[in-house]
Amino acid sequence: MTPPDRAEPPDADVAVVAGEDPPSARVPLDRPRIVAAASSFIDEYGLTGLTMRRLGGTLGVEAMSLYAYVSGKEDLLDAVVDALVAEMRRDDAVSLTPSAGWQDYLQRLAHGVRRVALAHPRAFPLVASRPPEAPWLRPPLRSLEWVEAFLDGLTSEGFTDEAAVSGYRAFSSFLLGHLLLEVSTMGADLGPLDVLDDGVADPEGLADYPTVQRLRDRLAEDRAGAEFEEALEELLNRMALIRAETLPG
Amino acid sequence: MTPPDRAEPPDADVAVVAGEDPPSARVPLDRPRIVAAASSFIDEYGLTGLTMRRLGGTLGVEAMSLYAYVSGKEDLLDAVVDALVAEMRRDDAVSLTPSAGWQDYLQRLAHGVRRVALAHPRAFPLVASRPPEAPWLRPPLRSLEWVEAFLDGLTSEGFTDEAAVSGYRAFSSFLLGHLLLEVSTMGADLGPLDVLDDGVADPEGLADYPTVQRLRDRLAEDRAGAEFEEALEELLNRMALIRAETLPG
DNA sequence: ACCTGAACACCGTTCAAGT
DNA sequence: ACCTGAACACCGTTCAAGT
Repeated sequence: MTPPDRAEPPDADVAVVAGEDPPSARVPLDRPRIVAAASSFIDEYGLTGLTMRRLGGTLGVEAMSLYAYVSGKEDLLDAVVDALVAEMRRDDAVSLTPSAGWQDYLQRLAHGVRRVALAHPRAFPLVASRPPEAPWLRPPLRSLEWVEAFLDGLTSEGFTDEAAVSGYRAFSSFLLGHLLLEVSTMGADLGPLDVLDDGVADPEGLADYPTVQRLRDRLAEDRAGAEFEEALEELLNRMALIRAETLPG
Repeated sequence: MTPPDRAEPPDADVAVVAGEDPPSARVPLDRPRIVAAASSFIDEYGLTGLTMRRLGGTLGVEAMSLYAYVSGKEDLLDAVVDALVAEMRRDDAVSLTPSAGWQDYLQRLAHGVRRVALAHPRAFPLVASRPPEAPWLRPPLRSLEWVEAFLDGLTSEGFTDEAAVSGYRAFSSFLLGHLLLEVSTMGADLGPLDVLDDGVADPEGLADYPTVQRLRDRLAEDRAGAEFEEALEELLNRMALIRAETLPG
């Protein structure tokens, strides 16, 4: 009774051969390769399936070998998060500094984060849930690079310090709320175990909930893209107001 | 080198005696008691510490006994989430139906959810991360009761079906974003393991990030309450506009 | 009727030993 | 220099057996 649309993680001792490796040359492990493998593993089988032993198998190596490059599973997951956050820097549409005004800057940034989230729906919750290293690093833009870029970008565009900081907070919770919800509707899991009766089934249980029943179809509609757009627009408008009200000197 | 402010979970075989139980009368287990124990366990030691064996210990019972009342750890965690969601119904300030207008209704509801989140910072992420049972059940108001109440409440207050549904979505992502962020700054963990160097330390690493350094104090300020209030106000204003624009009849 | 012992197939992690 | 075998202390879960 395996859920039909849910791939099973490979056994630990079966090396999942990456398309291009020369069968004899034994490339030594390194940290980036391990982190990348972990990331793909999560994308494919979910966080719950990730095991040091299985990850080793994926790389043609015993689990114990990983500990030479990663201090533990903790460290590995943190590295996966960092890799996700860094992935946005390789997005051509996203830049560290505003080039066509702050609204354009935040638009691109928001969409960049959304693209990463949608590309890794099963890993994205990690970005949200791992405790941040400092109180000024809020998910999902939880790297010093991004916070610096964000604050510097906004202040250089006429925001007061205070407005920039409150903008960072509002932007963070906007992204977190929308993307976590979107990704969780995609069936992402973060829970310790992994169960999902994909049947959407309408088990007559709705009889007691007439309004839900009546609005069922509307509720099930996928409006994620449009909602994201609208809420982002809203947020930018609000920030524009604050900026105008507090324009320095 | 145990983190100083982090209590260690009790050993599995040590019964943590609840203050009031008669030492001889052996009360039989039941599901609600197990769920409540799991909930307190998470509050006290974090999700990571929760183990069937340790939870058994907490109840003076072997782990295996739990399986008579709970089909597995999955089921147990789902029950904990349901209990959290249900906890709001016992909040006197929160009601299922609007009694003083929809704005008052949503204000009370929002603050009720926030109170639950702040009362259980280490459990709240569970509410966000467990896959919802149906696409129309979005965290954190992920019960049929609440969705029905919400939609019914709004439509009875002059919202069109469409406006009520989009209100439900906006309200959900507002709550999720704000509360998850607030709770995660409190040091909640959801990750598979539990590490937190509580030292906020400023390891000179900030040298490369002058703006972050300059705004450090401002960034570290706790503005969660005020931000929540402001963003909620904003959301209600937006909803009021939509409602006015689409007033039926 | 309710709980447990013993067992199974897993975990993460350490460390001395192999090549 | 890089990887592994064997081991340790844990997991979740099953089921026949105890009281």
